[in-house]
Amino acid sequence: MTENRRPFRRASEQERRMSLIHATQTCIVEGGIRQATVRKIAAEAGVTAGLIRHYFPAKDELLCATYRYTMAEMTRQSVEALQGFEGTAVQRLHAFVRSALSAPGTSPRQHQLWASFTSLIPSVPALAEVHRESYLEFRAECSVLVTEVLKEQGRPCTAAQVEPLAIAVNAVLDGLWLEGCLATELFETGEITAIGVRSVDALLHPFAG
Amino acid sequence: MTENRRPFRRASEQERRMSLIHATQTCIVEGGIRQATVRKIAAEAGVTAGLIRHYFPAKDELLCATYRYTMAEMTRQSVEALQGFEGTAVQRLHAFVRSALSAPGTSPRQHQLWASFTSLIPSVPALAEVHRESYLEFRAECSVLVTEVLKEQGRPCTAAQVEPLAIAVNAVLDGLWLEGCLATELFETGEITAIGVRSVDALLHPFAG
DNA sequence: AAAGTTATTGTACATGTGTATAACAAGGCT
DNA sequence: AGCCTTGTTATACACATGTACAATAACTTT
Repeated sequence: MTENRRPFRRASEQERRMSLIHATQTCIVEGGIRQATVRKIAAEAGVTAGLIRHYFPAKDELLCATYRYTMAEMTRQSVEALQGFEGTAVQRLHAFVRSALSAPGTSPRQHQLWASFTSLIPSVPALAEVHRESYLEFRAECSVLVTEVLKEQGRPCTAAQVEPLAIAVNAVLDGLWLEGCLATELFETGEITAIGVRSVDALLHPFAG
Repeated sequence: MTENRRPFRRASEQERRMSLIHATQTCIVEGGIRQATVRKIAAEAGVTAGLIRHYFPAKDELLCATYRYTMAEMTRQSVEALQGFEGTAVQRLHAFVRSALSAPGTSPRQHQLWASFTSLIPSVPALAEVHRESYLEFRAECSVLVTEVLKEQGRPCTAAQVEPLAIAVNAVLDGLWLEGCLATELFETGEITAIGVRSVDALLHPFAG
């Protein structure tokens, strides 16, 4: 009886880990967290299930790594829009808002990933820390931009002034992000970003202080 | 060998179904969707696993019923605050905002339930319909309140005027709800609701039209 | 080219899960 | 009091899942 083993290619650690992370994302998006089993993830990545344990001591660590990667990608998208962007503080804020509310960060796919990881937090404590880091990182970015705008308007920039506004801006973006993800078909192209820009303008209008 | 069967009480259908729904909520909140197994749900409800199938043909139908119940409770909380509330349109909107952003609707518990069900949508299509109904119901309520405010301000109330504002109001509430749920410890009591009230005021200020 | 390293496969195992079903008893009916 | 209905228990089953590990082959080193 001839052994008929499946041929394979030895890949670098980074390449394999990224491949498994992407496969995990795909499985979660396509079938929900329920269908994201080690076997399906491995199949999606084009390897066998046993290999996962070679790179991740347990499945939960793969999930954690995928969560971290997913969040990092989202914040990166928003922040990158500011790199090398010249203009007034308000213009920079607008660019940030548009980027945060544009595809691919705002999509059913992204929301499915986000909700799935959130639903695991109670049973995988390590995910809670990843969440907290990501959240604070994004809000800090909002604070910076709000501060710039207040300065430009000649208004005081104490923490007491900035933080509530940063929280509100963050909230508008979270909420519009949510709506954009969940009800893509309900909005015309650009409608969400337009509402976002107008909303943060309203929130930061001197009247609203 | 003596049979030693556990004693039990025959309950009404409604009582049992509600008991199972509440048990499902508890299991999801305490252990995440992963731990919400038929056996743990049954134990939480004080019955044996087999009974679930007597009331729900399959586990997914119990999950669906629990999702519907959870969403209905949340919108009910916000709408009830308006029942018998007399005042200006702006005051009514404020009451709505405060209610929507107050406990128990805004809590880690509620968010955990919400995220968990969302994460199941790709593998349980029936949940998608429940989601859509709940979302549109809440946004319709926002539209009504926004229309009242615009009327009070003597502004036009066409759908083109109302809907973007309703979407934005909804978004602010969603976002603040999210933040309130996720980062309860970061905010002092009433801070979220205060930001919510100020934000919708800013959104509906004549300037923002 | 031969040897060594280890990434990868394939299989096995213990456990958990949803589901099915027969036996039983609690409460209602006559 | 005795019978009937059916809500409830208890057990079994087929299957999926995460994990463990020995065998193997792809690539590196010498």
